[in-house]
Amino acid sequence: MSLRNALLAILRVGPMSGYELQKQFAQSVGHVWHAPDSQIYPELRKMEIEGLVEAEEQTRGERGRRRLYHVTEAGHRAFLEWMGAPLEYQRTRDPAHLRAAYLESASAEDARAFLHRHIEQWRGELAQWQGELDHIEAHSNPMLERRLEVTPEPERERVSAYKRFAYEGLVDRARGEIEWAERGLKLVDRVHEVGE
Amino acid sequence: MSLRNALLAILRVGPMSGYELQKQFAQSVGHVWHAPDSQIYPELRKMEIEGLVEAEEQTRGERGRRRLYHVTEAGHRAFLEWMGAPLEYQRTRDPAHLRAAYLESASAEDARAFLHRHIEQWRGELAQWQGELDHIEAHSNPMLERRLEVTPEPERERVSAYKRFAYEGLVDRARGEIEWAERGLKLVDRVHEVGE
DNA sequence: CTCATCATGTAAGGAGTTACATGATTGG
DNA sequence: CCAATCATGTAACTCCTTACATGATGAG
Repeated sequence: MSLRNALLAILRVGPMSGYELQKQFAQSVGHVWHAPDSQIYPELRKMEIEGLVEAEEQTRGERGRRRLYHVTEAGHRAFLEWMGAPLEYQRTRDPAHLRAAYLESASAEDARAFLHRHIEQWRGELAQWQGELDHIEAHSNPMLERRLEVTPEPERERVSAYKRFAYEGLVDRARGEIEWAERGLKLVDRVHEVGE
Repeated sequence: MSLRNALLAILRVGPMSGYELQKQFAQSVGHVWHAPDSQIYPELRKMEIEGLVEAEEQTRGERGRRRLYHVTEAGHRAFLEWMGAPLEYQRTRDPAHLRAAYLESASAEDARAFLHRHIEQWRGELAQWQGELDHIEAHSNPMLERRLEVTPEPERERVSAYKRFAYEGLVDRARGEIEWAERGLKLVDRVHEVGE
């Protein structure tokens, strides 16, 4: 159900086509929630049928077309309802920690390679999220600026404060994963000194 | 593909029935990787067809039956191959941080409720993982003890060290989420002082 | 005229969830 | 005899992934 709410969250700022939404999910919002085009287009159609969004069919040039979606009253209600409802947490399913728990089955080199890749992976995520934070500070995030434009002054600080808060949480998470994997590398050195 | 490897990891210690595996996934291993019975039984059948495990059909009493699975040579190879192969990381899809990024759309009460539930959720996870760590220290984790029994002495320390490492990572994660949400509660107080 | 970008999808399949369905054994 | 536990599944559905498929427009 979260894809739908992610779509609503973005469309609430202003009308957008499936293609533009897809770009958002490949960049800014994509750092919090990823979705490919093959999921976005059908979901928009479903949401249209359920009355959460409406499309304005536009023509581009001679034969080109695009569907500009905007949120309906029911869509706004559905989003706010979701915001107020308890979030459903999924059961843990973490391949990296699963593997870590059985790392004694791997060779020292494989264990190190796994941990190095884990660090690389999370350094990448960290860079993305840190980058988003920088964009917020520098007022260079187009989506957020568009959002701030349509927000009355007293609430503007709130909007960017929550964005910052969300990305700070993700940055913390990435740092934690990196520190953990670095401790893991030391552990590999220690337990593989003797034996094997 | 990770369910299959989680199953192999457990079965490598010793033969087990689908029912017993299901119990493991509801307790100890379930703290790292969850799987319901409706997923475990079919997966075991598939793995049997692919030659990764073999079942010994047993009878219980008059008409009762159970299938005791053990890992084949091919299964051992497949597991070690997975341990040596790069882990596939999924794209981020985090409902809590998604919601946090749009928390200005919620009322102060809804925002607080969300963060309180987030703290509760991760306190629960923290307790579970901390509990597993305690069991490792106290040598009261039956799966691990069974594992240590079949492990030659020089490698025993390695086995529990990696288990500890895995759960410590999860404990760190839980603490991070709790701290983040606590900062969030302060933020709600601050940005909702004026306005609304 | 050609390439990047705009634009919208379908199809097949894997992974996971929830609900349903059935029956045997063992201990009190 | 009754309840807890042992034991094994199927069915329908959602969500997501990967690959395929097509075509228009605008800038150089």
